[in-house]
Amino acid sequence: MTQSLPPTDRSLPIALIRAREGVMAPIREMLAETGLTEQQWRVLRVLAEHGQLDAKSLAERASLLLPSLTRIAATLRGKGLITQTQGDADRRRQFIAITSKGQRLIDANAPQAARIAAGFRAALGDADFDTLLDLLARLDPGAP
Amino acid sequence: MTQSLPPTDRSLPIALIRAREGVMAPIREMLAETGLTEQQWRVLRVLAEHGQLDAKSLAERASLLLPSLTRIAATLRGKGLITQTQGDADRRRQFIAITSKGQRLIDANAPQAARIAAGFRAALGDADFDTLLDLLARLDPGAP
DNA sequence: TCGCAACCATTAACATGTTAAGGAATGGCA
DNA sequence: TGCCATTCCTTAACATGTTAATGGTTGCGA
Repeated sequence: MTQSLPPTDRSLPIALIRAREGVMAPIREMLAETGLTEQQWRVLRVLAEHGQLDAKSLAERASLLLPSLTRIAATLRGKGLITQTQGDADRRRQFIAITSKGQRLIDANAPQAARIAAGFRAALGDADFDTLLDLLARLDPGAP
Repeated sequence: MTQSLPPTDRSLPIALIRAREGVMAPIREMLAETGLTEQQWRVLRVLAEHGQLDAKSLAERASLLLPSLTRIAATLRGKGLITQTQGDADRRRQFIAITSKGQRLIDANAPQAARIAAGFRAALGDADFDTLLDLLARLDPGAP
């Protein structure tokens, strides 16, 4: 089977980068007014959705590596948006929870975030949007 | 129209991140042996494909921001894989070209890179793979 | 219980992403 | 010609991505 390198234009990694760029642009625009980065917002959203989590679980659900989460948590703690407490039974664990201030920030921006998300779904159409999520999931090694 | 925030599991940005993670894993594994990062490899590939380019065009084709490219070019120059010359007619421009050493590095790794790319196409199937590239392109603001 | 492997989180070091500011060069226009 | 907005690239500053090493803790088997 002959195998030649595909042209960079049809490369899957580059297509993923560019799609992400397009998707993130309006989201970053929204977040700029809150002073949060995209990753900080993701951490808060996961905490709002799941309640208190240990660092490892939180990192997995937010698709972050632990070293990144360590730094992000320090920042969010400084902003008073999360709390962090050492585990009682297992003192290796760090439990992280959203504060009421953090929750208010989520609540205040959820409507616009939802509008943006709905906008992408509408742009592709329901069927194509779901197809896209399915295909992307098949590339995710953590989801098989 | 009511709009609630989708659960993080069904979020398009997170799906894109995770897919990218899955796609990049084998590529990074290959690149680790060459001492190149994924972005450095992308720059070399674009140069091999298009020949000498000015910095702006190169950044666009490699999906990099100019500040990133400036740093990457400095690194690649240090490794002797590219050359950089100031424009003659327009001295604002910096023209970047791949060296023979850089070309040899591309040639040496192209077969394995092609195998990896073919592997993803085979994993999804030709039809779904092309569908995916089309859907991703529709999210890219720079393409239509 | 002693010793050690495994685990959780952090720190470190380097590279890139992102935004803003700076510096050099060009082109157009009064 | 002289001014000035624009363009191209670089630098700066901060945040994250990535890999490796470190520091505490825990669990378990000899």
